[in-house]
Amino acid sequence: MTDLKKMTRAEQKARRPVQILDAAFEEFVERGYVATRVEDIASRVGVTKGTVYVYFENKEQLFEAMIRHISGPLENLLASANELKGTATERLQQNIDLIYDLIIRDRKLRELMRFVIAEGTRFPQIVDRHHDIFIDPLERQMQSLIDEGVKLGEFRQAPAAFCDAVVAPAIAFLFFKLLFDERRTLDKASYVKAHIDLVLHGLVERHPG
Amino acid sequence: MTDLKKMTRAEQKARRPVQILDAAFEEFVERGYVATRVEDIASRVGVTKGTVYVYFENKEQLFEAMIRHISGPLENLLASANELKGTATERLQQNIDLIYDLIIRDRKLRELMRFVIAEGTRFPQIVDRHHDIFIDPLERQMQSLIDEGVKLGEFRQAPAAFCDAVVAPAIAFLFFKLLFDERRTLDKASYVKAHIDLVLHGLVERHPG
Amino acid sequence: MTDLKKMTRAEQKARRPVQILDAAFEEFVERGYVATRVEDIASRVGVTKGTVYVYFENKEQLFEAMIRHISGPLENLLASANELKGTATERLQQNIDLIYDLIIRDRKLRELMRFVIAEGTRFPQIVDRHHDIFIDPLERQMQSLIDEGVKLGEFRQAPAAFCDAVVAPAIAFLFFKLLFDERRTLDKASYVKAHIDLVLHGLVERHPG
Amino acid sequence: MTDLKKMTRAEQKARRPVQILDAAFEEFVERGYVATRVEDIASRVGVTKGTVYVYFENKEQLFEAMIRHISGPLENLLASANELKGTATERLQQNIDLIYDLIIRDRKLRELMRFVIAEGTRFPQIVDRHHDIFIDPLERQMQSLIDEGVKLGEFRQAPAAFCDAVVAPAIAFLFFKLLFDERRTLDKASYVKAHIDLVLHGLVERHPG
DNA sequence: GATGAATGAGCGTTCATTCAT
DNA sequence: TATGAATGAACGCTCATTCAT
Repeated sequence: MTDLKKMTRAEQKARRPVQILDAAFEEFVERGYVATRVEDIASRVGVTKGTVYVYFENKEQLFEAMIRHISGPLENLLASANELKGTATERLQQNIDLIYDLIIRDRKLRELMRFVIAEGTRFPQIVDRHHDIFIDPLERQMQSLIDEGVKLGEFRQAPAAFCDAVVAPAIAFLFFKLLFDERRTLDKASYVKAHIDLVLHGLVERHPG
Repeated sequence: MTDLKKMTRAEQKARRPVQILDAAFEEFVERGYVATRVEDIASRVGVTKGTVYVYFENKEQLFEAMIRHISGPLENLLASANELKGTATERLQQNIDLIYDLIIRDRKLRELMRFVIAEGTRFPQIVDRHHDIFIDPLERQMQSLIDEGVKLGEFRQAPAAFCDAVVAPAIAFLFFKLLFDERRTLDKASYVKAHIDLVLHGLVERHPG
Repeated sequence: MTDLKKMTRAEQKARRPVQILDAAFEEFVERGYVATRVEDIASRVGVTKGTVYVYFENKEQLFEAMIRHISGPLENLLASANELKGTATERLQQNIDLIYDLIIRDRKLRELMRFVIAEGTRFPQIVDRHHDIFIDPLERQMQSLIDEGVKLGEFRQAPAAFCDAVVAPAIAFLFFKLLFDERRTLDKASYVKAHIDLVLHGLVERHPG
Repeated sequence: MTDLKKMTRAEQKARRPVQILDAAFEEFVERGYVATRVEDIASRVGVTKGTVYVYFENKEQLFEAMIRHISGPLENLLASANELKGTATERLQQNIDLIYDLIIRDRKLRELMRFVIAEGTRFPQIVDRHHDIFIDPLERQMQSLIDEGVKLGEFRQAPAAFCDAVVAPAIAFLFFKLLFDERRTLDKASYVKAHIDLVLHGLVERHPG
């Protein structure tokens, strides 16, 4: 029992940095880098100012650590997409679905985007990082899906940058959610449906023959 | 010559507020609301701190005035699109082209988006304002273009929210430009081409007959 | 008619300094020297800041001029007391009455006292001035009245500083009025009656024989 | 010795608020509320600006706390007067003596009066507070002394508000001390003597028989 | 490790004062 | 004489950071 308690206490301590990073995330999201007070982060964890400085050099490095903390788990974000089965069309649909799920489920992913835009000037690394771990994989994956579809004869030969256009509605959706989430409701289902429908069929009437 | 000087003097005075608003725009873009110093705005204009307070109550109202200043001209942004000629397809293409031109030409439009994301919590009005003067008109216009195309038999009947998906790549483009503009190059031409191609034809191979 | 108007206009201008001094009095009373803004004084007159500086070197000298302006008329404050008729006792009573009338009627006299207390450290001259034009004459006059009464056999021989004690209730009344006027009501009639009664008879029961 | 040091350290901390309040008193007395700089209060204690804000919300609340700090001890000011012995006349004399002692000894009491006059508009509470803890008790006590004297047949039946007049010279003395203390000398002994003499005997010659 | 008192640089804001018109 | 735009010194207040405990 003593062991258990010690363990727990030790664990508690081991968790401190993570607790602080989580608290930092919430505060930085709410107020932005400059307006966030180290003290508010601390009291969210239930410790005092000084404690934050035990674990982090300063506010700047705390912010950067927080960015790494929330963006680390994103690295394998799209892993599940590799296991999709079915025709290229089916996999494309499923993949788009997965992306929306991800966007809706993962608040950290969304807020990371806010940081990129709001603090990108102050912390240029996060701009690149975000591109490398999210935007780029997203497009690569979509591109390879398209390529497969073309190879399989399901998709027509698409022009360069086509995958950008294919992915774009999801990215726009992410921004809408970021922007208007708490002020307007977004109908995910019909948005996704429209997206997939557009991607698959375009707008022009097909004239048989 | 006396006239010129008098003009210049009087004009100088009349221009002060606008000068300050322009300077404020640049500083707020660069550093965000909180980190921007009123003094820096002033010295960008070539005056001292106190002068800013001759024209604006405080930093907050200066920011809000700046938002109004840059978003006012946006109100007729999409007016030119109403004069498009040709088939629905042609007009759709031209309209998309116009949107990209706008996005590329109008830095203030782009940076407004940054403010919406970065300062939306602090200044909730700008979130709604931006939706009302940009997002909403954009979608309405696209929707009516689509409706016409459907009526003319050029476009197929599209599901609800389709216009969101049609517009989305342009919005994503805006964000990319905002995010990566100075760090990566975006190939506008091929992006637009892909966008239009997607919208018109979708991705699925058309099987004749 | 032109003359009249010109006169009037000229008079207006001649009055400017006085207008400003009157306005200054009100503002300084309301907020004290430091917290009063020159601009508020100006707008009370209906002119702008700069105009005040046409007539007065700076805020400090404006304040001093204002003090002179309101305390000048006080110099003959007690003149009327010299014309009192009747027995010493009657004149003493009348004099005390006059003092209370003065205190109640002359707001400037009262507020001058506030300046002396509130700004005496900043403007030491007004302390002396106030003593010289108000406190001192008040006591001298009372002393000479007492002396006459003694000489006439109406008053008993009083100890030194007796006149201080005789005058004191009126001075205390002034302070009460200054302090509590707008928050409590002071019953002047009974206060004066008690004052005169005290001065004439004291408190000890007189045992005949 | 370790104890001493520990004590000193801990005590130092506990004393900070009081040190600051005492320093604030001196500064506010010297310059008035508006002209006093928080930094001057701080350096009087030997700390920096920021430290003051560790203990007090802002300048306004510091001032109010200072008023409470100096006026709290005044609440039992007149307690000792309740233990006076002797005839009513003797007790009246002793009480008057006590009041002057109080006025002369207690600088804070005197300066509180200055705050009431100088800052009463800005801080209306202190006007009432001062009335409640000083003026009112003073008069009540004097009134009950007079009532006893009357009952005992030592004093004659006095008109209403008589106690005001009886107390007034002491209050006027307080103001004189406040006003002229450092510029003129007040002869307390003869002032008190005259006061008591006036109160007991009045001015009118007593005609035997 | 944790605390929180203390620091001090920094910024928003005010306002007396000046001066060109 | 009157204006009011502009100045700049000053001050209230905040907060990241330090350090003795």
